[in-house]
Amino acid sequence: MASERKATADPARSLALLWRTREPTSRSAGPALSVDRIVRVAIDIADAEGLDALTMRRVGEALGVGTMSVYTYVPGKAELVAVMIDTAYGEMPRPAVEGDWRTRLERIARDNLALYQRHPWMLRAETTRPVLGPHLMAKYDYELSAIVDIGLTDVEVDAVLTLVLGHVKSAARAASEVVDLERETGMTDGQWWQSHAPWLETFLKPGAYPTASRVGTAAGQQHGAAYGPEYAFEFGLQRVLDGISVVVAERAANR
Amino acid sequence: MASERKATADPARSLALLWRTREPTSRSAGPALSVDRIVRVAIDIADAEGLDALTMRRVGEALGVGTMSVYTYVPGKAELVAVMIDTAYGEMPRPAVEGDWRTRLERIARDNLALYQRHPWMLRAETTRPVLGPHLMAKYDYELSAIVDIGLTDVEVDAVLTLVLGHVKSAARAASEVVDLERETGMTDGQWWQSHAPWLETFLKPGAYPTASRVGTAAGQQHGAAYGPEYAFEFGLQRVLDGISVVVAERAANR
DNA sequence: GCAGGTGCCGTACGTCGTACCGGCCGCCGG
DNA sequence: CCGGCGGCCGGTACGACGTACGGCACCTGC
Repeated sequence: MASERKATADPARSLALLWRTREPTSRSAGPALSVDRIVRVAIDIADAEGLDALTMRRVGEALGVGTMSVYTYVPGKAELVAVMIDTAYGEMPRPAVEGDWRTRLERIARDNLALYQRHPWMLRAETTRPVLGPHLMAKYDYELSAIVDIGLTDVEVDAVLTLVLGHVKSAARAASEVVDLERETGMTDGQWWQSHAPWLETFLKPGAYPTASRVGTAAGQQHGAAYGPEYAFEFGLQRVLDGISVVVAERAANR
Repeated sequence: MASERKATADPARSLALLWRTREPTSRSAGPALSVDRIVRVAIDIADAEGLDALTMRRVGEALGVGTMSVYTYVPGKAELVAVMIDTAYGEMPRPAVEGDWRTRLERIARDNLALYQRHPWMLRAETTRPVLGPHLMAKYDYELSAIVDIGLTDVEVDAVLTLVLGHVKSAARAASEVVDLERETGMTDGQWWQSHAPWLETFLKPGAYPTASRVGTAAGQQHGAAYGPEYAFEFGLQRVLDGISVVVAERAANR
């Protein structure tokens, strides 16, 4: 496989897939498969067992179908993942916006965090170029709408959203790492640390890195391991929102 | 390969590798290989051609050595990448801190951005648990030291650093995507967009997603494609620093 | 001079994505 | 009513990948 991406030759093919341009076959008892069925199954696998468990053979198997049959509907794995991502965006809530901008933006951040918690594989899959599917468009539009009127330029509004979503993704990634480390090693975060700590001390010259040691253990103590990422998310989110407030207030004053 | 990570059984082995616990062989003309030579070559490959091009066969070849010889020094690919990461941290500058905390923190952010620009593969490799090597420790200690005295608790100081580094990584990732999209498709970001845009318009109902369209094109126009990520980095960094200022000022006032 | 160990590596296995091609079956034009 | 055709399905096979295993060559310490 090497990369998740290849020449990807044909934008038309990929986009058509994302936007489901395909007349349903006129066949009486339609085909056994469909892009939607494939995507649904693939998302289930990735949710339950991670991106690494998502192989084309596995998808075929889960559908009770030969591996290669999947390729009738999907040009390749990269494209499948792209559709999975867009589909996941599609299931996000988009309630009518309410409250002040900060409340709205905070809400958006939490919704995105929840998305990543439900579908942790997105954190590993999204490394590549955004997907440009219909649901991403809808999401982007929805989220922008919540903050277009805060008195910043369009470009700044875009940057604000990028900043917040970037923070969410970072925090989600950190949290996700803890989770799948636990799954893969069978140890909790705390146990993992305890098994590594003695070895570390062997190598560390005593008294080296005093600041790191003090702060590190302080951080470790405070939030009992699993709570760490959550704290980082909350703290960071408030800082980011504070920072945005500063510009927003500046602009309001200069008007 | 499936995952970059496996059971990883033995923490001792991995840590010993990171910290280079190994007496140099007494052999007259020392062995042809060494962990350092391997790591250096591997970093060169990853820098030049990306993580996907980094295969064990390729590393052996670049060293003029059989594939399996590499395994004499390194337990597996995951561990090799871990050492590569720690090594990269080791080459970061750590000048004496100067200026106020904001200046120092900004400096740290820019140094980290530069690191990721020099070694974009780190953005894809670091998905996994932090590496706990000596250079990461030194880096963590150095960066913390620059901000321990800003009047926040240890836990908050840690969260501040996490926030800033998280932003840097997000921005670097966005920038890196643009770069390697260009390498892989041979098109600039602008060209790519132009080749996809007409197809997109085919699918989009005219008038749908007005906000997204307006803001999206505004953002696209303003910064000529390649400049987009850079703007996002700068804007976000200032917002983050502003946000941190707010708490710092609060604490200073309450003292 | 010899035994043991260290560094090296050829071969082979299991996994992956997927190209290719051949068989199947329901529909439609004659 | 029937013959062919087009969409669907999937078996086989290829070329990557990481790496387990076992053997070979040479140096070193006795």
